[in-house]
Amino acid sequence: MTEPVRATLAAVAKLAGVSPSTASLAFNGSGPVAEATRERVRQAALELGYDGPDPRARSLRRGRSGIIGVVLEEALREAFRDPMNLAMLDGIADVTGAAGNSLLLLTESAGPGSALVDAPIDAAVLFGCSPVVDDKVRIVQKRGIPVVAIEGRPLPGVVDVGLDSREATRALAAHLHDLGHRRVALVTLELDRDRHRGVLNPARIDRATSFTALERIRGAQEVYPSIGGVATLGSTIDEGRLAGHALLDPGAGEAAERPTAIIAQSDLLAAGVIRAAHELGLDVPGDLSVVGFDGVRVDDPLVPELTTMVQPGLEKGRAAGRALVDLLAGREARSVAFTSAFRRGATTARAR
Amino acid sequence: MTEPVRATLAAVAKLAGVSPSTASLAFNGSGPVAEATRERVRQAALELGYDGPDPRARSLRRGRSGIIGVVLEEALREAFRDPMNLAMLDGIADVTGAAGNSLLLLTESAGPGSALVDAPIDAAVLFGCSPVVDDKVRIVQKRGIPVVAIEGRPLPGVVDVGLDSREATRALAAHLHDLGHRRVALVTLELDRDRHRGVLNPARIDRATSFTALERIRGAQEVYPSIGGVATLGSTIDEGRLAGHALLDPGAGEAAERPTAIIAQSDLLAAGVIRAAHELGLDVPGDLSVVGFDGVRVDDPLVPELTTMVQPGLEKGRAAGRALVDLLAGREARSVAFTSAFRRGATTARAR
DNA sequence: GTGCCGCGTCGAATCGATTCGACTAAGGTC
DNA sequence: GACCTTAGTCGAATCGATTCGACGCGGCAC
Repeated sequence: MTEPVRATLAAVAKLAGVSPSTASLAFNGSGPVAEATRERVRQAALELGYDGPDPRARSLRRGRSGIIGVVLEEALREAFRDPMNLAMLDGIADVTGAAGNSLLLLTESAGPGSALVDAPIDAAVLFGCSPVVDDKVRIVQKRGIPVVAIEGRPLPGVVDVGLDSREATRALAAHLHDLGHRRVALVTLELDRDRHRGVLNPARIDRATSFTALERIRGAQEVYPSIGGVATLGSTIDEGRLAGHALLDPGAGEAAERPTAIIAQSDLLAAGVIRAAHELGLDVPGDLSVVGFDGVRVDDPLVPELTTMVQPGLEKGRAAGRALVDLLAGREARSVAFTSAFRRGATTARAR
Repeated sequence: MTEPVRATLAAVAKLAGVSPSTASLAFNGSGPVAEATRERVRQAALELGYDGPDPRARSLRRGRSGIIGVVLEEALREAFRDPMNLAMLDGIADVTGAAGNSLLLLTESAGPGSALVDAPIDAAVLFGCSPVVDDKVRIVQKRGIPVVAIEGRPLPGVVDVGLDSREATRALAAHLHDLGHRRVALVTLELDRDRHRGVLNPARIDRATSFTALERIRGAQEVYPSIGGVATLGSTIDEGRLAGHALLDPGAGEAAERPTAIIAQSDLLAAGVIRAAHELGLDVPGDLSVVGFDGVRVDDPLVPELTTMVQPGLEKGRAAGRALVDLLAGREARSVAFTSAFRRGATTARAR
């Protein structure tokens, strides 16, 4: 198993009797090369088993690696359990893949070491990142690497692909208010990286770092200024179910205290809440109205079509991808904001 | 916005009044450097806004990029919809991430162009890849890049992380046979990249390229040599549902023709089949027994606990990760085969 | 016949760091 | 005091390709 010394372009050139420069031209066809020469180089390459330039060397010289970093804050399993994230990732892959780029998965934590700062990436896209990665982002930017954020806190020099989270949540809250609901509770996405569930209170909200969760809280507060609720660890049906139980089954609580409507910050959470309601013998929307967010298909026959805000996940991803491609090509890219569409499902009804 | 020429190590060295070599040593601490010198270099770096070596140059020199390619054949959205794939990916990320590697997503199609052959990867892991990528894998291997396959067809020089798909399916089939089932049908994973659903027949099976699907078919054939069924487009509940309808509701078919048991090649498919059965008014397991494969939690209250073979997805991923890390360190790595465990759920019963 | 043009090829610089061997000076040993 | 070691630093080669400017040569125009 002795490695027979991997062939280099120089070796091919020598065998073909041309200079390395010519061989290079012959290979990537970017210059005027006589057909005979090209053929000779091809032959030599074949003979030496050379199939294409070393990507490392090429990327040093060209200053491009063809790789875009996808920066996530969670473990992959969590980030990709949410179909909305998958849709966005897919949108990004669509556009950037067509432009010849691949995606590098980077899960950033706090702390000093970091794959982000010394990964050979040409650009980066942040997936709902909180401030813990800000300094690393700054380092990356200083390298001249364009950065696009999806629903990030506005950051200087970062192109943002946004969503009307706040206004959309306000609309949902207004819908509930119109239906006569006055005791309404929130079930939020994770607020920060503490990984703590818990009751929502002003102090907790102050410490929150997740931009999207905060925006959606604020939207709800515009209609219900003193709204409370619980924070979850992320967008899953299970978390929603736990939250649902926490809100609907408060031990010896009187029924009069129970919320008549719940604003869940994602459809998966909403589905979990509805399941919890079922388990407690509550009818949705008879006893409890529930709204979600996202507009993903929840694969659960017990969950009727949700009243929710439908957001264009794939399109958001594509927009991020376009921004990345534009920036890489030296073109301008502007932040864009997508809007979600209200969809009235079968999970909200007039308050009793 | 004029780029002030990104700082290089050489510039830092000059400012600090040392040679580039010393500066390099001072940075990655791999040689004897006087504390004073180190500090001077640090200061200079700070002054110039230099934060770490260019990953491209470093990777050329070192011959390592710290990147492992994850080769998938499907669009991301499809590959990651299956929780089993996510679990494996997570296992890989666990182990390789701890060793300082990141994962590059590569979706390979047939055809000449390919991100795989000129991505700066140190190693690659194949996710259930069919022969269409074989030639590209060979090119990559020739570069001296180690390759690990998860449930791949045995390929020379490729370390395999396998599963007892065939034997496990045989066990499931035997279980059904023991229960007295004689009319049994298969619902398979996708057989190849044709993207065609369809009735399973010998010709179709002959053309199939998906190793795992084939193995599981063969396992079933050991008990039911002439078993038929339908092929799906992949492991989703929806595909299972379609397949279920195709098998259980064959137009004006007599009930006597209907299978009394179905072997689904994944739990998601099984869940879909069960849902189809419900829709047709069939009781599971009363009228129909269904077995799955994988042992993932299906989040559907209508689907009881499945009779299935539980396979260790996360562990398989970790094993693949370990193999990659070992190979990168120049150590040996041997193929491993995992076994799945029979779990009797509530979806199989004695044939009427 | 001279001059100009352009195709095809080549040399050499460059991308930015790492690393090995060599060299210097200081400290320690007998 | 001669000799040896070792810490600290430096020069130069190297990784493998890309690219720019130059150059030779043949053809064409005048």
